[in-house]
Amino acid sequence: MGLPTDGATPGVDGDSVNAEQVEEVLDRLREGGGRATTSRRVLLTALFEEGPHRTAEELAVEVQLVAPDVHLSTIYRNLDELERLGVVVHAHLGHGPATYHLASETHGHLVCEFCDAAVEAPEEFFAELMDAASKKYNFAIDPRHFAVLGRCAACAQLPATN
Amino acid sequence: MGLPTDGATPGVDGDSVNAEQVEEVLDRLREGGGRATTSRRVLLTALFEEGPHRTAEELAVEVQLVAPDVHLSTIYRNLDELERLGVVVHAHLGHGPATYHLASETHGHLVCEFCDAAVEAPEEFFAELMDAASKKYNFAIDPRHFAVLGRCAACAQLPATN
DNA sequence: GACATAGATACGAACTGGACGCAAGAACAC
DNA sequence: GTGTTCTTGCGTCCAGTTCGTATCTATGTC
Repeated sequence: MGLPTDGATPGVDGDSVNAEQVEEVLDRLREGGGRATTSRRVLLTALFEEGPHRTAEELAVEVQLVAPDVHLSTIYRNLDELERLGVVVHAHLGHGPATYHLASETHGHLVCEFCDAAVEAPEEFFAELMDAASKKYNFAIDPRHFAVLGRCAACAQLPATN
Repeated sequence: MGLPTDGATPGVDGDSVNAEQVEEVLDRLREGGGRATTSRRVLLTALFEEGPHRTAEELAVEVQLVAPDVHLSTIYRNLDELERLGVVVHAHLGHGPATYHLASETHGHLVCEFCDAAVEAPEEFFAELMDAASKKYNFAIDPRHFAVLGRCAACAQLPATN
């Protein structure tokens, strides 16, 4: 989904902006001695598209719509590489696989333990906690890497589980 | 560690208190149609001892010092059962396996992404965030289940990784 | 364009943490 | 002691991720 499957008109509207960003990252890779491969280009294109955070497996599916031979382990290795480059970050939204998104989208997550619904919260939302942790424990909180778990409004209505 | 290996004098000082608590939980199990088995008694004894949060594997090692035949999958099943009973809870302190501790110890965790050092923070520490999440997102945060990640004082000195 | 070469890839196997099915064993009520 | 039912040990399986390796390919140089 989200990838052009039919009627693809390359270079039209928003796509060209993404393409530019993709090439920019590929240039950065080259500067570091890396190479601009098809799998990396397609993966980056998928990442620069709008959409929810996706797992490595979901990204693999999107990539394979365009380049069917790209292996899941290649996705993992490329995500690693892009993370080392500071282009993407991964986040753990509760149990289950990690999700990946662009590093430019800095926010934390509130995830319901019962229905897995995820709410994005801006970093400012965590400012007070970050401040308190810094003062009290000399600890610098990064609210982006792991989600804060709890109960969403809908699941709060449900009876307690214990 | 922590389990009496030599010079064990059952019923002395703190141990007897733990033993009482262990039997109390076993009674609760029986009331629910469950059974008081050796593996459960030994596991509970380990859990009621002081010490850091332990993974299922670490608990298995402790249990096997006393009852060598207890299988890891039995540990998992018993921890599940005890969690259903509300006696223990598990928490995820970053990457890696879950850790288990008594449900009576209610606190959150600040865990360093770099050295895995864990700081326990009382639930009150998260009160403001919980309040804000409730008001802004109608979301009830449970700060105990997943740790809040970041950098401890020592690792804050280190150069950035990106 | 051909070539060399280091970096990247596909594939599969391995690994970790955990869940599950099942036959044998054990706790408990009678 | 007996029967019933719960629990266990063991093996197997699973998901998510990482690793080893032979092969391929992007890129700089000629």
